[in-house]
Amino acid sequence: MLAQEGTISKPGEQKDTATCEHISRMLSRICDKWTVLVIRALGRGPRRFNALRRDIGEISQKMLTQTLKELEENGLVSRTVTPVTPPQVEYALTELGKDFLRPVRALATWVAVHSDQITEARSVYAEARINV
Amino acid sequence: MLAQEGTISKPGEQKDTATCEHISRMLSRICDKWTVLVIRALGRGPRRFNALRRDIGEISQKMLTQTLKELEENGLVSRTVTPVTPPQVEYALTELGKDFLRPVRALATWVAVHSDQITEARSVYAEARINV
DNA sequence: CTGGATCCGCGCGGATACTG
DNA sequence: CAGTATCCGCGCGGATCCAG
Repeated sequence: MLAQEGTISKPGEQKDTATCEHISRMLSRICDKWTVLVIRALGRGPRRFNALRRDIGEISQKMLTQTLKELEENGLVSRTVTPVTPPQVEYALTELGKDFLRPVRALATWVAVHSDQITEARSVYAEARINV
Repeated sequence: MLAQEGTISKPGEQKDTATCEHISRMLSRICDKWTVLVIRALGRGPRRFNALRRDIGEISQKMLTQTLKELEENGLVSRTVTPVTPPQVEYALTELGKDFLRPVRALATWVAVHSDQITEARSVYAEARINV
């Protein structure tokens, strides 16, 4: 897929294109709504399943399970099971996950800082649509 | 929605919860696959529609149109129409968009740097699943 | 060239019920 | 408590056709 056999001008650029596609795939794998929210929630410390569920609030049990499994698969989250009754499962960020927390937080804080500008832009856009 | 009327312990925390939800909504609005890819593509300079389409490569016309419209609505992208035949429409990052480029790039570069670790974690995870 | 409109399949994501 | 399994609606997203 994504042949794009043309435009092989320089080896440097060609490599860039390849890595670009790789990055794109990784980005689309990681950058979805739930992933970011879960990473952020786990950034405040290790949590058990339902505690995590409450922290995020709007997430369903299914999506949380699924997202956690993906994150564990990608090596960003560790899953520790304590075999007692009732069973305890604690999720925590791995070293890789903690490292990933930085760009995620950067994104979150950016949104926090500029949310007003965005909402204003939205109202401006909505108002402009009337004058058409 | 998202009532959650309990747990109003301290006004500070209560405000944090409110802003947290606000941020979450913003994040889920901005952080999807296409948005990030388009922002990144526009980060390399203003582009016209099909040029942008080629740059991203894997995006369909529908999704590009849709994503661009959302980004314009959020004030991150400007749309300049030059009324000629054939019509030219140039998309560019606004100042807000350029600013947003920073955390997005941070995310992208992080993925680029750690993609190997992620792929390795995936293979480790896959291998561990066999030993069950 | 820059889209809008439409059809449609598939997967996201919620709800519910059940297991250990 | 921590999930798995199932059903199901709705929206994402591709494909195609058409307009300005």
